[in-house]
Amino acid sequence: MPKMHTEAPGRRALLEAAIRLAANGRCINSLGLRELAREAGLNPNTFYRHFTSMEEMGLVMIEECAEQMHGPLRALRQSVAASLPLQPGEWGPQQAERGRQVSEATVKMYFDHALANQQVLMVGLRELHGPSPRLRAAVQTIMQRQSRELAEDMASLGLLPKELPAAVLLSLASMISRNLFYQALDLIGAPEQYPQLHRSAVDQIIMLCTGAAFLQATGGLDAPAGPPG
Amino acid sequence: MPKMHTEAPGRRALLEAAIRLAANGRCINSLGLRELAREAGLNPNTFYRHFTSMEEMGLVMIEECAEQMHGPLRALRQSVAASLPLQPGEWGPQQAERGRQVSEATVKMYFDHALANQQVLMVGLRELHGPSPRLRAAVQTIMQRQSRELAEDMASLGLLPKELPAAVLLSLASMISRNLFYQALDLIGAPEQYPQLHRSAVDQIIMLCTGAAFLQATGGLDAPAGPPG
DNA sequence: TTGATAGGTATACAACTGTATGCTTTCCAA
DNA sequence: TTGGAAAGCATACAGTTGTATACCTATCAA
Repeated sequence: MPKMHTEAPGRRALLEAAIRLAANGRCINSLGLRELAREAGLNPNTFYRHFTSMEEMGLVMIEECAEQMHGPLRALRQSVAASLPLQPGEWGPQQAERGRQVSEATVKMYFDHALANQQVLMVGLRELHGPSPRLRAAVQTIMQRQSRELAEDMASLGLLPKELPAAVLLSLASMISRNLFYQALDLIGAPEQYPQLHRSAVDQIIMLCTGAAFLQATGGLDAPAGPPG
Repeated sequence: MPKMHTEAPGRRALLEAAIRLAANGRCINSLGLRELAREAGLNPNTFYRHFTSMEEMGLVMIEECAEQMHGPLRALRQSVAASLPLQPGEWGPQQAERGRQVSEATVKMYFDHALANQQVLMVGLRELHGPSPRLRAAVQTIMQRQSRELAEDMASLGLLPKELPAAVLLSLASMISRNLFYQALDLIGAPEQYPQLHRSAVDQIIMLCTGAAFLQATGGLDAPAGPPG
């Protein structure tokens, strides 16, 4: 039974050591118990006092990482929305222009946040495609939540015609969210390409939204699509 | 010096054992020498007769996997093109309808090929985000080549207005290629969702292309974007 | 025919791994 | 005040790992 009054320092040390190691290209399951303890400056057996397996520790770690990314990102998005208030009226060219501004601000925010939290992103990536089904599922759940919230924000920000079906909106948000993630990883790998990557990501969003709006208006979307993942 | 007359059976056995292990969620560097030899039914030291390190073997493996994916995919795309011949004239609604058909056939082809070559895909994914910079670079190079060829095919198939700048075309192809890859991986993880994933991928392509064409026509693309990665 | 070389094996060893047991210290509740 | 749990450490052990050395056997060129 954990005491829950104060957190054990060893536990923190282990989690931080794990992030440090995992960010350098290792996936969590491949970490050695002793290696981890060494990095944390602890006795190997101390690990067992707090976790029963690497996978369990991975779940805790992913949960913490998600918490660390989630709050700030959504708050920043709200502030972007506040600085570019919604104009009433039909969806049209001026809304599209505002959409571009929102996209640029959002992508910049996302990229900057990614650069400031590289380790967390890398851990997520590794486990998203890693060997452990449980950890994969955990990361997938987090990314789905982020897609859903992006969809909500896109709707409340009026970035798309209101007639667009909810399913198509979620599908769009999923694609955008996923691509933002991977392009942020490209950015971490080559920070000097920030301008190109930023423009590329914005263009991608613009094209997707424009295409969706156009097809919606012309009836080119024959049926709502499900989210990709 | 390799003799080059016939390939050593041990070498093949090792490469195939490596694929078998790597496809089950392991990345190549995490493979143990002895583990690999055991899987291949060989003496551990035999490994050294053919490779000097795991990374070197990984490079060979990736090269072979690329060869295995590359040829068939492009050939299939050509056959799709042949079955839906290009109509002369301006880009317009009927070209867009043909675009949808080409997209549907291409995505189906890609997905089917992915399902038939799951192990190869998984290995590529693993190493694309794996710990070894050399292996990552190798996979990235392969994916860039595929993006380039997709761009060429999209151009020669007349799927987009001819006025679209080459850089935007390549950027589009990169996004499509990357997303096809990841959605194919979703498919491998959940084959029963084939229909939804197929439709989602097609819609994505359609939206991107429609958006690009619309923005091109209305001058909404302020400058050509570079490829994402 | 001979001898070098490629492909594969057996044995050995030091280093490391995960885990088990038992010890100490700290802290809080009874 | 005292007892027990939480947190940490030291030691120990069997199993595994990568690598070194040496040995065997085909194959093919000279």
